[in-house]
Amino acid sequence: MRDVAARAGVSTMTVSRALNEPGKVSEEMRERVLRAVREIGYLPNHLAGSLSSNRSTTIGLIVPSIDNSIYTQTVKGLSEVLKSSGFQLMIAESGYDPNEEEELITVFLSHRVSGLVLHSTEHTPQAAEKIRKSGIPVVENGNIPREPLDMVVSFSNYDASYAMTMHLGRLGYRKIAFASLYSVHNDRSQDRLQGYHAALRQLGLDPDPRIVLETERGLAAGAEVMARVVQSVPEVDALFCAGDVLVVGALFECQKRGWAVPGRIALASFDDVDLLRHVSPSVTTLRLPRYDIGERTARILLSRIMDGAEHLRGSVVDLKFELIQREST
Amino acid sequence: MRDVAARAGVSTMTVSRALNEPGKVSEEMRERVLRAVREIGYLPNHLAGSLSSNRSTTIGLIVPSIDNSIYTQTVKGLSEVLKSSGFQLMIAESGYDPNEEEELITVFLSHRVSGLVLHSTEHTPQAAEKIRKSGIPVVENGNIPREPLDMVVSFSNYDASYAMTMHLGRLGYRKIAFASLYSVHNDRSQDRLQGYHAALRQLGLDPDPRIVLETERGLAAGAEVMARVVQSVPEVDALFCAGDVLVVGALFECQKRGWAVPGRIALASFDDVDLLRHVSPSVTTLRLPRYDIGERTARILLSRIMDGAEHLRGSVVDLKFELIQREST
DNA sequence: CTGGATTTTGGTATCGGTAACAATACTATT
DNA sequence: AATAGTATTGTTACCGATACCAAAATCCAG
Repeated sequence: MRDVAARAGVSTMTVSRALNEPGKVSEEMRERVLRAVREIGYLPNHLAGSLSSNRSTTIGLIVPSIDNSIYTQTVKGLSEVLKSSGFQLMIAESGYDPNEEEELITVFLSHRVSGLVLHSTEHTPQAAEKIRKSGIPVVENGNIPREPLDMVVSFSNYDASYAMTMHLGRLGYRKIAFASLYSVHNDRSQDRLQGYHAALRQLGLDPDPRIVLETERGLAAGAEVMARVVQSVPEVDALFCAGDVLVVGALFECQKRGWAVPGRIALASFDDVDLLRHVSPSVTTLRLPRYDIGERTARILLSRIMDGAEHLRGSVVDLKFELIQREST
Repeated sequence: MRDVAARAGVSTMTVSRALNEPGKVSEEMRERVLRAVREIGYLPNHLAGSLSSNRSTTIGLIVPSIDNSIYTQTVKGLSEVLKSSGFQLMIAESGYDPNEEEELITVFLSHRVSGLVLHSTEHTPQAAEKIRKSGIPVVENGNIPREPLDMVVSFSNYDASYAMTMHLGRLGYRKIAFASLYSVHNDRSQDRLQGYHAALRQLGLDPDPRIVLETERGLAAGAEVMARVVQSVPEVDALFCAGDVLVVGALFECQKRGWAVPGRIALASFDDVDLLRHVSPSVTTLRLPRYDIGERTARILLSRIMDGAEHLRGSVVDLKFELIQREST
C-alpha cells in the first residue's frame, strides 16, 4: 500500500479511502489511486485492515459433521448471502462433542470472526461464557433451544416430530414405531423424541419402549431397524424415521421382505430429500426450510454486524415446515 | 497480552514465547504466564499474530457448488487433517464460473491464506497469475489437469470413465449410452466424455451422438435421460451415468417402465454413494477416493507450508479408483 | 474579495502481536 | 576462578492497514 501511495503521489490514508470509502475522495484522486493499484498489482491485506479497524469480515460456522448432506443446503444459503456482502465463511466440525465445539469457538474467537453460527444448541457453560464475553452475535440454527445463547433461526424439531406423529395417528395408525439417530449430545434427536411422545399422549396411544429405537446414520441402519421392529413387535403398523435417510433403508428392507408399504406397515420420514419423492411408494415426509435457515441466518447476522441492529439480540425466528403426504402412509 | 505480561511481571515477548514456543521458556515463567492467561481470560489475536509473523493458519477452499454431496467427504478429509494441525478452512463456492473463482481467489489471497485448494482445474489466466505471484502452494483436486498450477491430488476422470466403459464392453454390451453433467466449464465432465470415447475406439465400437447426453443434476434428470435414450435408440443395451445420482433416477425409470436391468439395459454409475449398494438391482460403479483426496491434499499442503518442502512443488498424486461390479451390469 | 464553513488530504499513533538482536543469567570447561 | 558458551529474557522496530485529528484546499455568501 505504501508503494501504491508513492506511485500515485498521495498518502496511504488517501489510498485507503479511495478503496474503502470512494465517496470521501475526489474523482481525480480515486482514479489516480486505482490506476496505481492496477499497475502495481496491489492486493489489500485484510488481516491488517481487520486488526486496525477492529472489524472483520469472517463468520465462523460449526456443524456437528461436515459430511452430512442435510447441512449443505443451509451452508449454501449462508454462503450466498454472506458472499454478496463480502463476508467469508470459516467452517469446522465438532463431531457432536460440546467440548470440541468449545475448542472451535475459542479458535474462531481468536480469529476474530465477527459472528458465529452454531448448528448444535447444546454448549458447555464455558463456551457460552466466552461467547458472551466476546460480545459477537451468534445464531443457533439446528433447533429452537429452551435457552438460546442469542439469536435463533430454525424450525422446531419438537413441533415437526409432533406434527408427523399426529398425522400418522389421524390416518388411523395405532402402533407407531419411532427411529431416530442417537440422542446423546444431540438435542435435535431428543426433541424429536419428545414431540413423538407428546403426540402419542394426545392421540391416547400408549408409548411402547420396544418400538422406540436409536441408531446410527445410513441406509443399513434403517434396514436393520425396520427388521428389528417388525420382528419384535409384529402388531406395529407404522414407522416414523426421524433422521437422515433411515427411511430409505427401511423401505428397501420392506421391499426385500415383501412387506407392503403402507399395507403391512406405513413409513414416514423427517427430511424431504429428493429421493423420497422418486422411490416407490413415494414417502411421506416433512419439508424443512434448510436453505431458508441459512439465508435468514446470514441476513440477521449481517444486520447485527453491519447495522448494529441491537434490537435483534435474542430474537428467535421459527421457520415453518410443511408436511407432505405421499403414498407410503 | 499487555495485561497478561504485566500481571505475570514479564515482557510481552515472554508471553508470546510461553504460548507459542513453550520450549524456549523456563518452566517457572511458563507457569506464571499460563496462570496469568487463565486469570485474565486472555484470548490471543490471530490476526495480529499472522500479520506480524507473515504466516497464517487458514487454507482457502473453492468448490463449484457447496450443496453437492460428492465434495463432503473430501472436505471432511481436509478438515480433519487441518484441524489436527491447528489450521482453519475458509470455504467458498464458484458456481462453476472461472471468473467467480478468480474473484474468490483474490479475496482469499487478501485474507492471506497460506494455501489454496481448488476443485476445478479450469482457471482464468489472471487467476493463475495471481496465485503464482503470491507464491502460496495450491492443490487442485477435482481432476488431473494437463497443465497443473502447482500440486494435484486427484483421481483421473478420464481413466475412470475409460475403465468403466471398457468394463461394459468386455461384458458384451455393444450400444453403450453415456450421460454426464453439462461439460461447459467442467473439465471433469469433459474428461469423462473423452475417456468414454477412447474406450469405444479401443473396443471397436462406433460412437453415436444420439446416445451421448448432457443433463443437469438430480434424479429427475436421470429418469428423463433414461427414457429419452431408450426411445430414440431402442438398440441401446447399456447406459453409463457419469455423474451425480443420475443413475438412480434412471433405475427408477426402468422399474416404472418395466425395463429389466440388466436384461433390457445395463446401468453403470460413476461415484459409489451408499445408495447404489442398497437398491435392487445394486449398481455397478466406481469407488472414488473422495476422503483420501481431502486427507492427502491437506497433508501435502501442510508439508509445503510448515516444512517448506519445496521438492513437492508441482507434484501430482494420482489416487486410484476401484471398479465395483454389481448386479446392474 | 474576504472570512467562515465544508470538503479533501495528510501526519501520526495505534491495533496486538512477532522478528531480530541485545542483554543478562546460568553452565560447563579447563 | 575465569572465560567461553548456552539458555533465558528483554528492547525496539515493524507487519499493513485504519482512526483520529490537524492542515490545506475549495466553496460560497455577503
